[in-house]
Amino acid sequence: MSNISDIIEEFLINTLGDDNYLDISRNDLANYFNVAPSQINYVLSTRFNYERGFMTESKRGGGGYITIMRTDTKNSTWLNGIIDRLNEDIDYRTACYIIGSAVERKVLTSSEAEIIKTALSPNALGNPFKLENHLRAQILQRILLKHNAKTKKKE
Amino acid sequence: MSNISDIIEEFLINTLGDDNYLDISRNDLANYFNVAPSQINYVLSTRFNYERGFMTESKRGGGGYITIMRTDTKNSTWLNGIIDRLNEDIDYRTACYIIGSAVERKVLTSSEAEIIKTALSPNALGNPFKLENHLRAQILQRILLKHNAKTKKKE
DNA sequence: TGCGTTTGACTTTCTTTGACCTTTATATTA
DNA sequence: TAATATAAAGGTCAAAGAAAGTCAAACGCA
Repeated sequence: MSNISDIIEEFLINTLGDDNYLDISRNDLANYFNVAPSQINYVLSTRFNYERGFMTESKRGGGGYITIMRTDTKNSTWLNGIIDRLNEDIDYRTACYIIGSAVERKVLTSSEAEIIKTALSPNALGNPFKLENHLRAQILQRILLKHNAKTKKKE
Repeated sequence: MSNISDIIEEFLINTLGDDNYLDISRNDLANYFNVAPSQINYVLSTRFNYERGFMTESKRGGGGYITIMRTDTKNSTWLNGIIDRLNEDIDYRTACYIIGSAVERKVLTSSEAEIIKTALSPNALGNPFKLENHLRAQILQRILLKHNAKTKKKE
């Protein structure tokens, strides 16, 4: 558990707080967490990307910096962007990021999000060359199982 | 008596205690019991499957883990029956019928049901011979589109 | 001998690191 | 002062590392 990327992500989210943007120094941050500077870029591109509702800008050279910004906070705009983006394929991790952001934006409830993540999980989709009916059964089975597990957890 | 799989099962059950889920590291566990890592998968698939009231999830890569969850469908004969039935393929109409019953029985809210129906619709699943990522994108796009349409109507 | 168990080789996914590149600011020099 | 060099950022990309997954062969006991 606890890979450093998740920790850095959490740190940045906390530092952001309710603000809409944040300036950081890549080197300082890398130094603070004792990682390669390019690890910061990894965190930014996987966690602070468009799908998750962020954008970044930067400047090189002396006194350089990176700015992390929340994108256009209007939900409908964001959603439309995401929907467009989905004309291309998407992996599970990114899908989860999108769904997570949708919950933060209150576009989805967390129980709806759980259902969707389940529907999209590698476990549910499995072998991509199965027939439609089979695939559907697999998905529904997975969803029902997980939903049950979830309600049990809440009790 | 006392093959290593049974011992690992017992260990996990004990560690679980009264909790409904448990995170473990496959490698650590395999190491602790001096077995091949894949033995853990064997234990999970034979002992912590849905017939026994469990399901699992996992993440690979640095900081990866396996989550074992209780599903405990035992107290719902109805749900259990459905889940068993889903070992066979199922067409869209039947799926909708099942989901409808689940709503009646208050296993699902109607908004959850809508999402699931969307995920399972012929439109979302489409051509069954596409690659997993493509299929997933299709499903999520459909879900988001529909969710969007619904909220728009409500506003 | 057959079925459940155990092992290991190979695969996939996600993270971390490092070597090399580009841009910008500042200091130096003709 | 204009041109040039140097240092100080940040960017990119591919390889290595760190998990977990799959599958089939070998094993072993009732």
